[in-house]
Amino acid sequence: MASFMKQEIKRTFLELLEQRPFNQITVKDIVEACGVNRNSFYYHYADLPALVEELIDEEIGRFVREERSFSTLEESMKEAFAFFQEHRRAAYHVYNSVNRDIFDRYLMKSCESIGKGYVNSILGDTVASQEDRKAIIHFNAYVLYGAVTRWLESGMTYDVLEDFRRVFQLMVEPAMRQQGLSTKLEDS
Amino acid sequence: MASFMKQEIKRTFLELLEQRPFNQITVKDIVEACGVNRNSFYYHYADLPALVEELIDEEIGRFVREERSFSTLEESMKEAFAFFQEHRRAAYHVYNSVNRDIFDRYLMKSCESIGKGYVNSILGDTVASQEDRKAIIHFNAYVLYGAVTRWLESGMTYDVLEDFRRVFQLMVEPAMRQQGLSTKLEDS
DNA sequence: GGTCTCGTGTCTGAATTTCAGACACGAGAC
DNA sequence: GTCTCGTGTCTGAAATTCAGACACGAGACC
Repeated sequence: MASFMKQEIKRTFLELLEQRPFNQITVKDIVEACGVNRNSFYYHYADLPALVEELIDEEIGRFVREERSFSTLEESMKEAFAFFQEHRRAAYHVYNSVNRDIFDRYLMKSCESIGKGYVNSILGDTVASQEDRKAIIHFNAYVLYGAVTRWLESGMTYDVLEDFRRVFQLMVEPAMRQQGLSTKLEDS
Repeated sequence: MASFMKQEIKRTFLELLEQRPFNQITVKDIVEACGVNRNSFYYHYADLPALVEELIDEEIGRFVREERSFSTLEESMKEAFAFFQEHRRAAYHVYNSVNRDIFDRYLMKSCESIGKGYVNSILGDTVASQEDRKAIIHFNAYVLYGAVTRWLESGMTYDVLEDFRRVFQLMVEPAMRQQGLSTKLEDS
């Protein structure tokens, strides 16, 4: 199926999101801009948050589904931020007006997904304990989470990849080395 | 209404047209690339030519509907060729494989539409006879038609506007002056 | 010639989607 | 307080999309 109307509704929503913040966009706005019956919106979505949730899920899903080798963290991050870079202003409006709890949860989920893939690929069989693996994954995820949050709060004014690499080299790499682990960042 | 599926079918068709010539594209190809039931295609279109016809009509319609002053012929032409420029390879494949009769008829229609608007705007009230107006419009339309056809046959390798301007200055302008008419081409 | 494959155009009937129109509810403006 | 406006829900009709089948013609191949 993959209803074309759903596609169009989402596209329209993102378009409106380029123009004004999330909390100034109503379901009515969307369906009118889209030329669609209001009931049709509710046929596909329970409410507006449900639409947002689907959009975020799709982006995360798109990233997670990609069974990459995560050869470099930088590459994965580039991939992960495709959505933000594609919808720069939209992301800004979302971040500054959407329910922060929901957003944070998804951001953290995303960071864990990135961290997990990356860490697993560099750890290989070096660490036996699952607890240690989890700890290292979470450590990486939170560092990433912090970098992204700082970037979003700044209004996405600087190159987040550049910034993250700096943090990584200053903090993460030494910590990993301390554990006898070599990162693959220098490969990139 | 403006069925989103129709939109998607047309988009898919143009996409395929970028890849291979018209006569190598079947209805089956389109619906499969589009992920749509074959019957749904026939619900919207009688057959493949009907889809092409609609596409061409839309482009011409889009141009004709624009109630411009046609201040310069060049500007109108730029507008008129937006479709060709947008779908360069597609246009090439269409021109080189579609039923030439149909294509020519539409091309001529398009040229007349351009010529009519332009000529009317430069003629003003200077020529009383409707016959004369028609003759001048047709003259312009055919010159335009010729230029475009030559351009298409060359594989759209050169700048058609540049070429047309040359023809215009060499042939059309003198002819118009002979009739005591001044063109507005020099304004541009 | 014959047969086989494949895309076409058409049909039927079911399932799904989109629609118009109405309703009660709550929030915010005034 | 009323009034407006968007919401979320419901109903039933209309439109769209679907699966599945059919006969037909063109082209490949033997």
